[in-house]
Amino acid sequence: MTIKDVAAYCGVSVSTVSRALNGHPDVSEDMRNKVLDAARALRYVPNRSARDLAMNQSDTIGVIVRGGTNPFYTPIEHAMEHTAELRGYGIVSRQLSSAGDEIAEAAELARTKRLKGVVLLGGRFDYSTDDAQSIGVPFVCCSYTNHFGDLPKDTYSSVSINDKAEAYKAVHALIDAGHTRIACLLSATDDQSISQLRYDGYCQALEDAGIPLDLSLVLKTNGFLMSSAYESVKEAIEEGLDFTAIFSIADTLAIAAMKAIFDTGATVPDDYSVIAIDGIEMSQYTVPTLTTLCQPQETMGQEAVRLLVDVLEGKSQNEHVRLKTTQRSGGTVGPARR
Amino acid sequence: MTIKDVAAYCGVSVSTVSRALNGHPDVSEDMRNKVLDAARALRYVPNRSARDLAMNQSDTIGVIVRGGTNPFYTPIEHAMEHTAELRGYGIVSRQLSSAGDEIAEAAELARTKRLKGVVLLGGRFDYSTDDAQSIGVPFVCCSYTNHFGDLPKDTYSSVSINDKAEAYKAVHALIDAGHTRIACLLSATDDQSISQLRYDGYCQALEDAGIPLDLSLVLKTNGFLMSSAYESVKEAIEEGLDFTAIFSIADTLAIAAMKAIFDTGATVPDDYSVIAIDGIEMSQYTVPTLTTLCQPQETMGQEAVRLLVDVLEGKSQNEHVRLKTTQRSGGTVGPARR
DNA sequence: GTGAAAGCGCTAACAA
DNA sequence: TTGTTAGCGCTTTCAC
Repeated sequence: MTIKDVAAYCGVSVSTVSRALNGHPDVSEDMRNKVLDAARALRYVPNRSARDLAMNQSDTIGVIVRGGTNPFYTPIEHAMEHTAELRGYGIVSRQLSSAGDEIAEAAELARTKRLKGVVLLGGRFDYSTDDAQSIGVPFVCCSYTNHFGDLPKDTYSSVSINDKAEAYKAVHALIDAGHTRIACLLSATDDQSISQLRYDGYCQALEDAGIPLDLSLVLKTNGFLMSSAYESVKEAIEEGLDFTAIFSIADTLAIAAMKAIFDTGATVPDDYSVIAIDGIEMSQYTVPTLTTLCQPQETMGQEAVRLLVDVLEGKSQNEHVRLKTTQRSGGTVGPARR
Repeated sequence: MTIKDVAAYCGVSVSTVSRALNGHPDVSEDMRNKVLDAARALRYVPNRSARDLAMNQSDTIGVIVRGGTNPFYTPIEHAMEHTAELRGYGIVSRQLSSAGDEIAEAAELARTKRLKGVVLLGGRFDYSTDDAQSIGVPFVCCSYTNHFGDLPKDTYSSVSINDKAEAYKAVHALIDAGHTRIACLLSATDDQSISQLRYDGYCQALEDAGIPLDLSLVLKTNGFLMSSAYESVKEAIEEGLDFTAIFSIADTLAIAAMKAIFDTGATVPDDYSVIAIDGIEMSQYTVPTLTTLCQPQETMGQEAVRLLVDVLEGKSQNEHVRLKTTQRSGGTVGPARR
């Protein structure tokens, strides 16, 4: 069942069928309907490979997810898939561990699959101009933007929250509740990822409040592993680390932290307050409900592909969209007791 | 940068290059190395579209996920992606709501993307021979198998647990702890999905223990929504429904149920015991840790694509793999107090 | 408004 | 062992 069959069936040439099917203006209405009907009747489905080959393109955009196990990304990915579909694009995604090299992966994928564009989900912040060039197609950074690299703003798009500012807000909520011994749960302070940025916000909030930074309160986890966050927090408590609140850079880590707290016999928020950033569905169901700054996940996914597709279709230039979080008032933040 | 360029660069014909690149035996060692070096030097990347068109295939397998928001599927999808990559196949996935028609979607996807095979993740159980035919390519059912349809066993593969038996086991654990008023939290009792199967196991366990089935204890949720499970359980408790334990057909619903229990002022497991099936990472971090029967998620994903690829490559016939769960002894099951 | 024909990059007979 | 050549199914000039 090829375009030839449809042509033969209608008694016309393949070029006419092609034109009719692709909505070209130079076909008579009669002919167009005839062809459309025939295609439907014959259950004709165009061959993408042939089409792509002839047009030397692919209408496929790639999504590189760094740290793919994080449930935070799932709704974003769904939104991307959906939006791409609406816009007539296909998606091929690739999951990387949080140690992977998303640039290399993107470049490789873009080349082998002849992608028109790429969205990088949850990457680092230190891309160089060379990195951007190596990808070879337009790209958008989703859930982060270039902070430490030398990338000119007009060479890529991005959609993200203001990580540092939001972290600042979260930590400030703790300070407002009277906490001064505030631990920070993160993956690293210098990995050029959101972890570093949110850590910066944490430091800034402390500084502005006149609270000296105590590095012993910076709890590092191995990657973004919940198990590691659990161990880290449990150990801190058992060793008698003096703190009354935790700012976690991610909901997942916060959930693990809460578990660790309860397992040591302490409670939330009486003994320890907890606040985080992300707003995944699961964290609504912790006991008490996690207080967190919710990122608009669906919007993020939608915007990311909208931005990309608009650039691809020449409808607009590269843009940088900053989204706001909304605070979920859970029950994990209470007054400082000690 | 096409195969022609490589050929010209080496001073040979394109067919020689093609053969060398694709590992055909009828090329001299010297020539092969020469071509390989050239390809690397020129950073040549084959054009998939052209290749697929010429070979009339695609080396792509599709994954249709029904109820894609369920975190239970995430590790399975990752495992599939990884295994497919190792075997030299690409993956294109599509998420469906739990109300979607996975057969229609699979058929459509298989045709438009010229897929070699499809894996259906989390579907129904009532496929007819016509359904199977409409997909048009080999397929494997992952996380379920055909129970109610008329599909001959040798027309498809599957990898799943024995849903009814595992549900039986879970409910039995509750009965062993002395519970007789056991609620069942599910999405539907007759939707031809795992929900129905696990419900059957629930009924069987009660029957074998001489406990009469009480339909008021069957708590239905809207789809697989956690919010719905939460409401359902909360309402049940507030209305004074008499039960001491819950068997949930999924971890996600169980987590929501626990939240509902705590929100009414009751506790787990003192007032209500909870047991589920799935074993997602998150349910390790509830307080107390959810007692559940863990499905081997990675293995499931691996096996699903292994089965499919083996069939595609003629290495084996369709197979039906039954996996076992391992019980995670959490802290949500206690003795019946009332 | 429609058709003929070239060609996208690659594979696979068939020759040599 | 290597080269020649004919497509794969589609889009797109260029004539008509």
